[in-house]
Parts: sequence; structure tokens; C-alpha cells
Amino acid sequence: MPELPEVEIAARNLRRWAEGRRVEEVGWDPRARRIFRPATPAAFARAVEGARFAGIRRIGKHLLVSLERGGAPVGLLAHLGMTGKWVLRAAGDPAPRHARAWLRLEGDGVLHFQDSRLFGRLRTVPGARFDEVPEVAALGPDPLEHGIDPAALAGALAASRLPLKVKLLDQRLLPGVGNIHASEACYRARLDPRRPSRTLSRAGAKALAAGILASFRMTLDAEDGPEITYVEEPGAENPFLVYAREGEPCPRCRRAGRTSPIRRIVQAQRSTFFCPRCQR
DNA sequence: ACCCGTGTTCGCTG
DNA sequence: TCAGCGAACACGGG
Repeated sequence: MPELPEVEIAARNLRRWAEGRRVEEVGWDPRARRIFRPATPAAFARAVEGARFAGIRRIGKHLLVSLERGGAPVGLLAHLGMTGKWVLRAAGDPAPRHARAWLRLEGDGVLHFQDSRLFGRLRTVPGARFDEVPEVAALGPDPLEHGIDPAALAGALAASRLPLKVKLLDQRLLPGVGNIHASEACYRARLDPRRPSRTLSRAGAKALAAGILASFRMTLDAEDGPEITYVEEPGAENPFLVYAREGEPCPRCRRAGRTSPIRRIVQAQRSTFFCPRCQR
């Protein structure tokens, strides 16, 4: 269940597993047609079969995969939704649980797209012209690739009455920020997630930019490896500062010799976690 | 049974 | 025209 760091790991994995290799055959789970909308799984398979992986980019939570067949570019746009994940298996291995699409590569590997909740998307992009896909064109500059311009962020926040944490989920602003990192960034910047975003000062926007990048970085460092490990998998410790820590003492207040429990509230139908004492 | 979930899109409203 | 809101999508786990 991915925000920017998990999608970045997926991009690195795909580069390592597939770059330069040809897709011999594509298969799919017939119950998962919705993943391939607005096209059909058969059309997806036709477009990808026989093509060779040429390059993998990431903007926010979108994976932009460029392939090539007979000198012609073929684009593959992937979004992991809530539960999507790319995994590599050896040919002949049983398909992993909830495998919805699979790409058999030349040599021995099979790339599986797993997605239990079917919120993911796999679609092809003619000529790999990703900038002509409206959802991609609407995204702001990727924060990991380009950094965050505090002045631009301050300007965007000044234009909205939405609560700060809700505004952070707008992918046109800072693509890749999701529900966890929105809470984490507000906490790191000591900002109350309920504040209208337009009430932030320049200094607040600057702290927020730093908080977002620090939160991404911490998760990226913890998750880098051969396969994405998700924090909710059995036995995994919660690596976050406030997310899913309702009722636990705020670590920053505790350091200052005070006690303040983390609160959970609901904003825009999503959970928000914060410390009411040190986030203003 | 019921609630919750790291995401996005759609239709409605003012 | 557009920001904002809430339902909907679909399935598994606690």
C-alpha cells in the first residue's frame, strides 16, 4: 500500500529485474478486468508482448515504464492503488496470491502484479507519450527528483481553505504524499493538521517541505531491499512517529518532560494522527 | 458481524 | 468554472 517511497522502491526493483529484457508473454486474471480500464486485458497484452523494457521513471505514485518493440516506443503506466505490488518469481513457480497480471520475461523471470483490492491500474500509453495522459500531466513536480520549492509550496497553500493535512493529499501539489506522510510531515513541522492551509507562514511552509522530505527519506532508507516490505506485515514494527499511534505519548513532548497522547481524528474520510500539544 | 485500511474518481452542490 | 464534499470502488484482516 504505497506512497512515494514504496513506489520508488518498486521503480528500482523493476529496473533491476527487467531493464533490457524482452516480454515473451502476458497473462491476466479474468476477474481483474477493472485494473486494465479503460482498455481491456487483451489489448494490454497485445501492446506489451514482444516489447523490451527500456526505462522506468516515477512521478509521485505513478510508474512510467518505457518499452520498445521494433524501434517503436510503447508506454506502460502503472499505479499500485492501495494494495498493488510488483514481484519477481522464477518461471514455473506458482503465482503469488492475488496475482492479477504477469509478464514472462526472456530468460527465467516472471513479473507479477499483485493487487488484492483491485484499486491498481495498468494501462498502455501510445508512443510512450506519458505527458499526454491527463492524470500524469496534472501532477506537480516529483519532490524526490526536484526537491520542494518552499516559496511555491507557500503560494499553493495560501490559495486553499482546506485543512493543511487534507491539502497535502492533493497530487497536483506534491505528488506522492499520501495519508501516512501527510500526518508525519505535519508532526515533523509542528503544524496542526486542522489549520486551514492558507494560514501557514513562509516559515511554516519551509518546515513542512523539510518534514515531507525527511519522512520520505526515513521510509525509503528503511524499505530499500530486494522486495517491498510493508509496515503492516505481521511482525513489522510501526516505523512512524505518530501514524497509527493513537493514545501513545508524543515522543517530542515526552523528551521535554511532558505527557501528551497522540490523537486520531478523521479528515476527508481518512485518519489523521497528531499531537495536540506540540502541533500548532 | 462490524470496523478499518499507505488511493483515486465521480457526481452533486453552492 | 471550480473548490469542496461524500459516496463508491473491492477485498482482507482484526
